[in-house]
Amino acid sequence: MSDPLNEMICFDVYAANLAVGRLYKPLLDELGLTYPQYLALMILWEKDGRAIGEISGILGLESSTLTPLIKRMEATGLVTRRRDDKDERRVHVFLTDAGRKIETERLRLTQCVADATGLSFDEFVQLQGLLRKMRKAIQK
Amino acid sequence: MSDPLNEMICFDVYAANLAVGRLYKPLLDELGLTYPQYLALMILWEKDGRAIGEISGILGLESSTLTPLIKRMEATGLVTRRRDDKDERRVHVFLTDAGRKIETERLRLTQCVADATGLSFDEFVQLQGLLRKMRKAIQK
DNA sequence: TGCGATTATATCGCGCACGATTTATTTATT
DNA sequence: AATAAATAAATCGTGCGCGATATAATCGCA
Repeated sequence: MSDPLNEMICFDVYAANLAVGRLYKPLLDELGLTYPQYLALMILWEKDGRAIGEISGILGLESSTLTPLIKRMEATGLVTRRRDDKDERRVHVFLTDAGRKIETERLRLTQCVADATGLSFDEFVQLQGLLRKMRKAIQK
Repeated sequence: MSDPLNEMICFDVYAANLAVGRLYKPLLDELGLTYPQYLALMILWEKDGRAIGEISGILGLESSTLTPLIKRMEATGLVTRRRDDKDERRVHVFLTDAGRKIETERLRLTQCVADATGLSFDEFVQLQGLLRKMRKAIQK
């Protein structure tokens, strides 16, 4: 592989992530959410009542990151936490009505972001494919 | 654009960035560097003595992020800071011998990362192109 | 049954990353 | 020349993200 190009993939991914984060920020501010909190909510919309460990596995975050994040969302009234009856080591996270309600904003956000990326549908799919392939390879 | 696919570009970029960061971490730990510090060093290897504002523009970070980062690198002896003689609002950052020396590890890191991504050269270039296009569009 | 190993979550300290604000300096206007 | 506006860094408070560590519950196996 050519050297200078190669060198910079770290920067491209890094900068792209910051850019996407900045794109979401003003939209999420209105909802009182942060970017990782929004990701966690998406996971819960798909399937409510997941344990911390499940969310951790999907987002690829440690419990040391997720526990405080979920507690902040509990403090703002979006979710509740409850110990598993069978295995009390586990903590399940449940959406409140307020947490479920935010899903109605989802399409609007999606639309804003899709527009701002400036990518065609094909490019979009291609980018996702490459990112996923790379991520899988790294997690070897 | 299709909805569920669309929705998740934020997550793909986010997760890919975390994955790349984790990939670099053990390599950078040996050098006593963090990931953003390494990016800042790369900028300085290319051209030494840049002002905070220049680095800020290239990496897309605020002075509130860069000032402490550079100060930590000064504390570990990799760079020095000096006010501009002509315009004393500016602060220039200069590599020390120790900071320059680390560049000798660059190829090794590059090689490790390139291998771990599991992408062909063509895919690599394609991914960079898409990420850059997206970033430019977002920064509209 | 007992007890060491494993598992799930939580806690702590550090380093980003940001917006809002502050300070110091330079430039523009009158 | 006086002062207003703009600019460059720095400071402050909040929320990730991590490794190391702690705590508690469960499991495995003799």
